[in-house]
Order: sequence, then structure tokens, then C-alpha cells
Amino acid sequence: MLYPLSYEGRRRRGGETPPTRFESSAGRGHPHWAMTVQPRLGEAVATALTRLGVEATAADVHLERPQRPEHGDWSTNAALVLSRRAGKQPREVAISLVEMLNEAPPEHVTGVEVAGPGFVNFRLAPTWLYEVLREVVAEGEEHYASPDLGHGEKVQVEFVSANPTGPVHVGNGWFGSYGDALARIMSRTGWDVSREYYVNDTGNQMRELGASLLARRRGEEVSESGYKGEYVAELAQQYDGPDDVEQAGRFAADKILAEIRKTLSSLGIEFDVWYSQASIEESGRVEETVGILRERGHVFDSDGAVWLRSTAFGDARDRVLIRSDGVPTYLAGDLAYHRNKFLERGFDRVIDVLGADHHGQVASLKAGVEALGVDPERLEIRLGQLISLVGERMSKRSGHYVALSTLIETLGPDATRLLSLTSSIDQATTLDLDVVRKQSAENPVFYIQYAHARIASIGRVAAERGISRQPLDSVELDPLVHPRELQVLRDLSDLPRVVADAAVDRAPFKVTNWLRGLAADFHGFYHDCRIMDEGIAEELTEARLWLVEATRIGLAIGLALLGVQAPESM
RNA sequence: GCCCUCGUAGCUCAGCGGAUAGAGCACCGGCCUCCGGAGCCGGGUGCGCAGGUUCGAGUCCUGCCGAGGGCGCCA
Repeated sequence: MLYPLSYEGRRRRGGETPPTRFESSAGRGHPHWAMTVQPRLGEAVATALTRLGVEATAADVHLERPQRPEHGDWSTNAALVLSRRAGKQPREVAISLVEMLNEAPPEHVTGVEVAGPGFVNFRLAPTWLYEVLREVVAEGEEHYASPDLGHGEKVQVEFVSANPTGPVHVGNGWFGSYGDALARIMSRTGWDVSREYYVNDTGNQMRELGASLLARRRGEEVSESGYKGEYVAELAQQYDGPDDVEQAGRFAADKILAEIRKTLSSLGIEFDVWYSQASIEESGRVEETVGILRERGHVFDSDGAVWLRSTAFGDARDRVLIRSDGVPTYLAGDLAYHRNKFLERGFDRVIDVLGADHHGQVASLKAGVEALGVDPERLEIRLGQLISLVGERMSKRSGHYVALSTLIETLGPDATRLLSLTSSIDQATTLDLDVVRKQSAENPVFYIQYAHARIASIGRVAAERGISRQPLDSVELDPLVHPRELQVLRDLSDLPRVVADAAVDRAPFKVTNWLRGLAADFHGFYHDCRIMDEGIAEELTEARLWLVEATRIGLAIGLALLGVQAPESM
């Protein structure tokens, strides 16, 4: 399977528990907590169902953590889902199930009950959360919440790829943060990820850029179709080459690209490969690709042009590959590029992150890829909704845009990144820069980072007071019974699942949401539970210090996945 | 005209077909002799509209309304 449709889907189809670190830890000799509660509950439910005459495996049993505490710690809708198979009413199945489970409850379970239309709710002793804490600490920042979902599949994430005709604007930064965070998340979950920036350094726009620069150098007006931004004038002053649009264009593009790279780098975004479109054209791969398509029988000639019969692959109309003047179209170059990705460099999967304004390219690109003999399912195109700016659209040609570098200077890199990582890229966003500036102090990133800094501060205070943590193996966690403490541990128990969902759904914002929740619950814990004080028993201090350490690990993992700093102080 | 995406609280956004739809911001009140108050606690309004699918729909399907984007021998 190339791509798991969903984490749940994998489990059901695979008939096995998700490949989390829990299993690997079992192999490293931690039998006591080698298996977390979730799979144990699944097994117990499946066994009970089977004994009731309903064929079921653990993979059939969907377990979730209910929203409401009164619904217990874990819940399953198995009775609802399987009632038809059982030929009984859901509640009837649920009641039998509960009776059976109560006869010999799984470890940690203190009660099983039927609720609502047929949910089966489990109440657990806090001990299950102590296992979570030990798990987090043992696995640490490196390994906790790093399920192997990708199995080493080679995936390329191409993102930003802004034309080198002007500085990157906030819209580019938006998708840049997204693509980079996605790459980080997929790397953690077992994919072999390569980040790529496609440099569109050919064609009319390069000549247009060169012409704009030359016009500026002569002190003339830039033509209507040219690039009017101030940066062109600045570049014109640096250019001492000949009056040649090609050369001037290349000069400008090189300078601009260096600037783009610098800006993205200041956001923590680095690419493995910067791929030049010009290099593809010069290598002859475009003609070669058209030739291959012709050999495969998907090309025809008409009106002096060369066409791809893309309608054969679901496109709304056929597309021109080579214009009647002999110049290849953008699509031809793009297909040569994608042939290179799949067939020359051997990526199993390619994710192109594009703005919704590229929507029109999707059908023909997919059709062309399929015509080349590549399963189009391997090409995944994530269209992000455009970022508009208080009603006006950003455009490099008009010079009307907000430079990403300006936003970074205003907000700082972390807040800038979080701006786009708090919501799905499917969400169309209108940025009001005044509001953004005003709210920058309330950016959620500071709330999360504050929790991390606070933990570092606790460590400093502990050191001052000569309190050091004892090895976790020798520490009893039973003193952790406060609702605030248990809530933090529940959050931590969710992280592997959250990371998996974020990877499979290509949705980094899920990590952000989880971080906000953990930070909130940690702040609550911190407020209500003194860690080191005269009235606090030594054992409680020990346990709480480990709770704090586990929280730090969780925060560090989440922040790293978003590419945001985890500061020791603020 | 056709196609795609999106419509959830005043604003920015969450919500694997499940139980009483949640956060943040804004607004109003509380809480520091304290390990960092960039914090904690309390306060209320909402699924664009109409059908359908089913035990159950914010979630899936159809139509309508609204917003953005796309439908080049441009890139």
C-alpha cells in the first residue's frame, strides 16, 4: 500500500495495532508497560464479542477518548457498529458486552458501562496514565510519538516554488511554513522526505524581468506588463552587464533567488534541492518527454502544434505541449519535471503544495503523469486556499504585496510560522495586517513557548534548592492523583495519535491544536499544584518533577514538528 | 456558463458519521506574602438555506444562496 487513507483505515485493513513505538519498547525489555492500554482494551472487547458469537478482531474495535469525562477514560462504539452483524439491537449487544467485560476486566479498568445508544465506556484507574508518563520519558524527544507509518517510502514535498521575479510575500510564507512542517511531521512518522523548490527561471517572465530591469537602468517607465516593484530599480543599479533582456533577467533572478533563500532560511525553512526549470529545458528532457508521450500514443498534431490527448485521462480538454512556433508550453516542462521526479529520481510519492490559483493545472498535470505510465495516485496535489490581503490580491507585477521579510521583522519568525499553522490550508484566509500586528503579543506561539520556558525555570529553581530528580524507575507515581496532573498525562497519551493524524491528513495544524491544549493544561497544573514547597511531601515532589519533564518532552516534540523554537526563557 | 475549494460564536479557527458542537481573541468580573501573572478561574450567543441517505448528519448525497479560485498555442 502506497498511502494509508487513514490511520484507522490502516488498522482495520491491516488487522493489527498501529506500528507505534509501544511495540518497539516491548522489544527493548520494558515488559511492565510494554503495551499501553488501548490495544489491551481492544483485545478484551474483541475476545468478548467473539465469545458472544460476533466475530471480531481487535482491528474491528474502534476505541476513542471521549470528549466528556463522565463518559469515562476510553470508549468504544463497537456495539453500535456491529449490532447488524450480531442481529440484535445495539444496546442489547452493549449490555452483554459489558457483563462479559466486567467478569474479568482488563488491567487498570475499574468499571465498564453502557451509555447512550450503545456506547461501552471504560473507567480506568490513574495507573494507566503512569504508564504513559514512563513511556514518554523512556522514549524521549527522539522516539516518543514517532509511529512508522511511511515505512521508508521516498516522498518529495515540493513547496513555495515562488517565481524568482520578486521577493516572497506572506502568501508564499504561509505555504512555506506548511510544507516545511509537513515535511518534519512525515519525517518523524517514517517517510524518507526530500524538500524541493522548483525554480521557474525560464520563459517570458524572465525576459519581462530583464526588460523591466533595463528600463529602470535607462530611467524609463516599466512597461504595463513588467515588474514595477522598487526592488527592480535597486537591482538595476547593481547590474553592469549588457543591454540584453536574457542576461539582465538571469542576473535579476539570481539576486532575487538568493534573497528568497535568505528570507525562508530566517523562518527555518531549508530545501534539499533547488530545481531549475531552465536546467530541464537545456538538458533536452522536455523534447524527450514529449517523444515518450508520442511513443506511448498519447500525442497528436493539430494546427501546427503538438497536443497531449489528456481527455483520455479525464481532463476536460486536450492540451498543447509544443506551440506552433516550436516553443514548449509550461505543461510540457512540468511533465518533464514530474517524469524526472518519478521515473528518474524514483520518488514513490510526490506532494506538490500549490496555491488554489494553480487549480487549473491539476487535471492536465495528473493526466500527463498518467500518460507517462505513472499511477496518478502517487502524485498528490495539496491546494491551499489563497491568502488575501484586506480585499486586495497580492501581485508581484503590480508591486502590491506584503513581503514575507517585513512580516518576519514585525512578528518574529516563530509567530510568523504559527500564523499559518493554526488552521487547515483549506481555509481561505484574509489577513488584516493591522490586526495581525496588534495581536502579535497574543499569538498562541507565546502561550505554548511560555509553558516550555516555565518548565526550564522550574528546573533552575530545583537546581538552586538542591533538588534533583531520582531515577524514574525508583520513583512511585501514585501521588499523582490531582485532576490537573491526570489531564496533562492524558494529553501526553494522545500525542502519538495526533502526530499520526497530522501526517496522514497532511495537517500540521493538528499538532498546533494539541500543543495549545497541552500548554493550557500544564499552566492549569502549574497554577494549582505546587511542585517544591515545605508542605509538599518529598514523594509528591519527585513525581511532579517527572510529570514536568514528560510535559517538556511533549512540548519539545510538538514545537520541533512545527519548526518553532522551544525557549529556556522568554 | 461549466469545474474546484470553502461557508461553524462579534472576529480568527477546531470538530475519524456518534453522546450536551469546542478553543483563542474581543467584552465583563474574580485570583499573586508563592517554583515566571506572557498565567489561572467564572460569565454566552452559532453549524448559510432546503431536501435526502441512516439507529444517528456540523460531518455523506442533491439543489439553491454567498465568498474565493480556475476554465489560453500565459507561466
